[in-house]
Amino acid sequence: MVNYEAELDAIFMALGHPARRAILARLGQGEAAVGELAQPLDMSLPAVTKHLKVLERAKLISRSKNAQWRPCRLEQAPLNSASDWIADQRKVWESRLDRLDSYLQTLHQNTKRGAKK
Amino acid sequence: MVNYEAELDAIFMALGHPARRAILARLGQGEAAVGELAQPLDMSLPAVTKHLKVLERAKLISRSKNAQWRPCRLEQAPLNSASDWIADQRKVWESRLDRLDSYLQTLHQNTKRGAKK
DNA sequence: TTCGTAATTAACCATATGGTTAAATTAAAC
DNA sequence: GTTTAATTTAACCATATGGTTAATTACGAA
Repeated sequence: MVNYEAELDAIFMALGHPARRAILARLGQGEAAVGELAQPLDMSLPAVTKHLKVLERAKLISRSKNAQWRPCRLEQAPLNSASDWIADQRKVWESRLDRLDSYLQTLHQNTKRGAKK
Repeated sequence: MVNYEAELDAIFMALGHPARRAILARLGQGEAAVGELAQPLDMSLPAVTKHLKVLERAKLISRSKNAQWRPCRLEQAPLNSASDWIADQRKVWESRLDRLDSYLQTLHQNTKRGAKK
């Protein structure tokens, strides 16, 4: 197992702002330039540029050049890391609940047994 | 569909710090008090208290009382919201990739057809 | 070469994060 | 009732976020 801590920090932090999730959702439909991403966002272009930098740092997007446009596109790997972390977390949590459940069932059996005696 | 934007902000933001993910991982094994959570964390107790507040705000944990201890326990719902968001995002992204793929295949077919002519 | 468009950088500001130490709280235990 | 242990609150600090407007860069078109 590798230590993805710092990557996960950047990824989850990047996902923690509605504008950035909106940008990712838009990019799910395909590449877009900054102006297009900015349009539904009720903030200035420089603000959008900053959000894009955060997404880029988390490697959630990558960028290219086309004349005076700098189109953005989605990168899927970091989202996979994020959901992997959550899935791992849930795995531990659920196996613990299973153990707790079987423990409670055992308890219950013993209670019934005890009651019969 | 409901607007969970603010909840997602708090959840993803909370997941964006290694100490908080470590706390959640520990709580996956079962309840723990603050001192126990703090032990592996190389920071002061007040710092841990602050992280716990962030996790509580995101409803990722809940707390109770037991004498002078305030045990924490994991709550699973917010992690579900988080992975649901990622899953939805991936769904859109992948269906787009599928459409792109079939488009490219069509292109390829037409190219072969064109070559035959 | 000048003009217009897309985007970024610079400079600034307010608030939030993430940490510290010292003091206060809370509740058991003696 | 004093002491001790667990935790929180208060006060402080440095840096990061998230936004603004104004200036600058990069590029195509006229």
